Amino acid sequence: MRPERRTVRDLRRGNRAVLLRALYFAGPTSRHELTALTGLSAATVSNVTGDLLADDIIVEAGLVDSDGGRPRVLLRVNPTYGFAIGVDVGETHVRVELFDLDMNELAKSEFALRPGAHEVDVVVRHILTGIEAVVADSGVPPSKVLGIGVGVPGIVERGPEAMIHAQTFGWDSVPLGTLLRAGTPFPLHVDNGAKTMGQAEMWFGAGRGSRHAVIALIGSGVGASIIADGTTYRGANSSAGEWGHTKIAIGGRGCRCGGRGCLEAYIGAEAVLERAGIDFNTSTEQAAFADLVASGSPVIDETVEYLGAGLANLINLFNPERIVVGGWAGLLLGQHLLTTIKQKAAENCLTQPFSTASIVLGRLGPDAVALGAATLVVDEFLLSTTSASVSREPAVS
Amino acid sequence: MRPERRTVRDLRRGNRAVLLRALYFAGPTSRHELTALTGLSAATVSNVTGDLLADDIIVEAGLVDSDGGRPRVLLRVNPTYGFAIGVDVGETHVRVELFDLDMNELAKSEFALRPGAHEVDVVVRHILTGIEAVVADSGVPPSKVLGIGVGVPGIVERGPEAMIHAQTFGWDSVPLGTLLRAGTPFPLHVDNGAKTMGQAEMWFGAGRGSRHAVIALIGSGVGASIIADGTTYRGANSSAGEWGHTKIAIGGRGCRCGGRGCLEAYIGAEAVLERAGIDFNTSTEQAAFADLVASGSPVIDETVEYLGAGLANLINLFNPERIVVGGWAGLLLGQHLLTTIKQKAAENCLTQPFSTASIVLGRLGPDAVALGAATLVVDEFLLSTTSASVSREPAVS
DNA sequence: GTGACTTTTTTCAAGATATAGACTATGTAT
DNA sequence: ATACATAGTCTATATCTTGAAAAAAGTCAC
Repeated sequence: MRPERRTVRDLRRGNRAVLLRALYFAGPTSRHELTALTGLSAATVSNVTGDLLADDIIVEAGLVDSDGGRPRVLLRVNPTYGFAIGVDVGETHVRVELFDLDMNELAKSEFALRPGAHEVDVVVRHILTGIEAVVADSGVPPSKVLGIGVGVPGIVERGPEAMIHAQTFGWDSVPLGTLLRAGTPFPLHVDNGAKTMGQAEMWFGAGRGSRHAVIALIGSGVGASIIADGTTYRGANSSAGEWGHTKIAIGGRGCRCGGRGCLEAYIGAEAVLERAGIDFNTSTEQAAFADLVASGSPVIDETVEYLGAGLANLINLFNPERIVVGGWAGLLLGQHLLTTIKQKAAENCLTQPFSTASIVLGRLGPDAVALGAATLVVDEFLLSTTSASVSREPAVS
Repeated sequence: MRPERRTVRDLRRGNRAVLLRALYFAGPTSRHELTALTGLSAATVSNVTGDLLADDIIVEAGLVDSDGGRPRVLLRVNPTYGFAIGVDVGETHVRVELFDLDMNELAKSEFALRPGAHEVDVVVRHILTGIEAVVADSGVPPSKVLGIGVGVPGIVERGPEAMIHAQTFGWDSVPLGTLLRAGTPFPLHVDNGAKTMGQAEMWFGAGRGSRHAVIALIGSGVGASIIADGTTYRGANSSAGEWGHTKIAIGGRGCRCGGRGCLEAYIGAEAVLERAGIDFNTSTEQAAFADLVASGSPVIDETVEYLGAGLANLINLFNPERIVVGGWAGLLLGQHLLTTIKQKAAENCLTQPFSTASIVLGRLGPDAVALGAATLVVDEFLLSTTSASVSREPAVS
């Protein structure tokens, strides 16, 4: 069925990946501790770390004094072994950022988009220009760029084409992968923005330490990223997690997707503002929503009711240990009303799964899409580093 | 992080499992074909099959003539190497069945439960009596019983206690694993009945061949089994897939779980009959429901509307390649109204994920819970057969 | 029948791996 | 200085998978 490990050489590759990943997430660690973290024997840890040191993928990071014994040598991933570029394609902007492996931002390039106008060629040009700009600005040699991660709205098909379907964004079957690959030599990973943001929260934010989680993202629209057993769940065609258009009311309010009764039509910021009868445009949306939340309007009460039910549905279906509420609107709601949200979720959820799930706010703010996109590159790096050159095989989406 | 493979010996164990699983699901297969199916080299296939033959886990199954060449020897899993017992704990009965590895039913034992009365000690006694009965009836030596799988209503916590929480069944925190282990020496696996039935449909029914699927079960109550990448998704505490109590209408109809607006309150057979104002008791429920479906009542139209929306929510969230509609009420609805159900699902679903999901009816009928429970045992068997004795390590739930 | 040919399966030597346990390195304590 | 403690490395060993060669078990033409 699934290939898994076969030869004795895959064994090494796997153990190398396990060790590198442990080192990446645990930070500076001695060889001795690594035996416990990885389950490998001391001899193997010594061997594998030897390889990784020779490849300059990890470096020594000082000593730890001991009370009577040889001091431990700390090891860590070499933050400048390679660099990852993250791209955030949003409603109002294209943002390109370059990070080292510690996820320090070394350069940034941003382009505004006219609201409602996301011509494909314009976005592609911005992305490519941005990539060149951040590489130039940071002074990172192109050979050390491990790859590019791109977070976009809508559904992203897996595969080298990275076909994108985004109704509300006005993109229908756009082969973004093909378009970008024509303009840049770097390995490319394209994914839905909610999923990249979810991975950012899992790695560096409120999701840390959990293996089963859902990151709920509430902005103008509504999405979710589902983490099953530590990895982003994608389903058969990578569209899993389309929470915003699940039905919460049969024949209910109309949604911008064309359907009726979608959750997004009740808790998406755009829909909430419309329901409250507030005029706004894209540039004033966040401020208007913030005012509305602070005002204690009954529309917000209703929004919280629906949000609680929507979260309860996620808990019933996915049984996560943690729900992270993020997105700019989600953070605004949560900062004021988290207790009420939890209460409404409890009322609409089975007691057993609710009792084992904690609901928390996102920690990374609403702009972590690019960071998350860059983690796609790092994830691939941690999974398969051969000792050969940096960019060895053409990455696929 | 996760342990995975380590030593060179685990490699063999893994390849052995891969090969055995391929053989189990592909049926009689030659060594040559197995190289393609498993990706292993001919030499390794020869080695591993040699081991398995020596252990009597697989057997030769005839020759295939060739046109000019050595004929292929077919291999298959030895159906009488071991036997699995499946138990179905339902609303109205406890059913115990014993299967060989080909899932031929060799013996069966059934006990009626008084509707609404599921005292724990009575159920436990029935299960244990049933186990002894099927072993005796089949003449299978106890040493060849690989284990027992039990499918029960409600949420089953993982772990040796197999703690069960089933509100509608009247069981609150029942340590069924502990209770059963006190009365039987066989390795035990306890799981939710919807999940065991889902696995049965995946292995032998309408789910075959798909890796991402949802089995929707509609009977008196409503449940689902989610198959993610070929295995049952359980979430953090094994309660994932509680579809029946997701909210489809805020502040809607009351549900027997105590909540309001649950999907089950709209499409569960019990709720549908109540809504139609039909009197029934447990023994007449299925007939009454069948009559109602055939009558073309507007209540059924409404039920189909909600069912379509519920399925659409599953497709949006999980992006399966296949949805299997099962359970006795689901099968009745589907036989008459599958086209309408699909149409309602399409109306309530994003087009992209809907277009890649097929909605089909279950093939195993409503009584496959015990079969599915027995597959839990076989699954474990395929995963880890040491060459030692049959029951080597205490299984855990 | 027999030799040539074909296809499947097994055998064998080679290369690679993880591990246990012996051993070395590098400290502190007295 | 010496004893002790802890971290890390080295060595011998038992496995493993694999490619290539060899063997096995047929068919086919004559």
